[in-house]
Amino acid sequence: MIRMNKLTDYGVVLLTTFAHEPALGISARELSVRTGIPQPTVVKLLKTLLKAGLLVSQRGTKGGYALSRAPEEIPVAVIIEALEGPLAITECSLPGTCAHERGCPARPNWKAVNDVIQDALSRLTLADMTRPASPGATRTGSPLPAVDSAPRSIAS
Amino acid sequence: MIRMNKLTDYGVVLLTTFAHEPALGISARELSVRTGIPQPTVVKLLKTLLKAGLLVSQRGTKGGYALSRAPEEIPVAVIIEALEGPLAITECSLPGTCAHERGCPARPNWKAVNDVIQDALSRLTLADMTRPASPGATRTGSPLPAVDSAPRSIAS
DNA sequence: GAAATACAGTACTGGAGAGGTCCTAATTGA
DNA sequence: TCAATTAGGACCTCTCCAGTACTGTATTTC
Repeated sequence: MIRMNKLTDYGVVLLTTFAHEPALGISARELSVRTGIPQPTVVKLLKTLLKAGLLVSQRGTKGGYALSRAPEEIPVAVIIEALEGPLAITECSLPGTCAHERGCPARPNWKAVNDVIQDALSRLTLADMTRPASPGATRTGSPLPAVDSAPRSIAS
Repeated sequence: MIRMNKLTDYGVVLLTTFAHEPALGISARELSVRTGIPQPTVVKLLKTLLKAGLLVSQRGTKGGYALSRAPEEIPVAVIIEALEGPLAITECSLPGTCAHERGCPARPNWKAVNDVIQDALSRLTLADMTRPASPGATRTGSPLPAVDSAPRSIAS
């Protein structure tokens, strides 16, 4: 499957928790309680997200974490890249990593697929992820094409 | 990263080799020679693709494998699903696999992202993957958005 | 019919990396 | 000063991918 790490999934869950709670200063322990994710894992994820600039932190007794920007300003693509590195469906996107480059005619089209995914994830924001159920309402209109009809106008 | 297995990448390379050579009966050994992929791995992949119905096989001295359908009839989504299982960007697409379902508001939107990817991969066919460089020409018009600035001569 | 060739199926192994833990500073409020 | 919390590592463990090996079955050729 094209799957992402469980940690990335957890990371999104954490960020959506922040998005629901705009107040500054949620501690790692409280996040663990709310999400059910083990605290050491929460701590690890928060450090990663902090380093990526998605969170701000406050040390000390009343310390904690909070979003560095509004949820509307954080694309899902940025979140995933922060947690997993560059978005790529296959490794041969980077030159030299594929031993079969010589006879591989599939490469440019893999890149095309990558771009579609990148585009979809760039237009979906954390705010969209926190909305309960309707995938239609987003800030820029309709960032995700209606799936039932052919969304062949994914302008980039 | 959102990445797929190396074996899936290999599988696509094998299938594109078939697509270039419509003649029936390419042996595993010959495929190994042509693609540079180790023969045992080739054999393993061919068995998987055969079981998925993407290939037909012929035993015996002059035996070998061939595509069961025309390359235009094989969506990339089917290939990937054959090699890796159901297309899903995260595991919680299947109910019961996520321990945090209760407090996870991100789920419906993950599904939306999944659908976009699924859709993109469903409209790209094996025939499209075999085309040398221009991602514009496809059988149903323009299934993938023009990656106009993309094919900057990755040929090696 | 026998031998050679190639597919069919299963089981096994090594290694990389994800997932998770632990420990020791540094910082802040009471 | 003490407790609570983040900062930043090093480290461990276990899963699963990737590759290998072996035995059996089918088909062609001589």
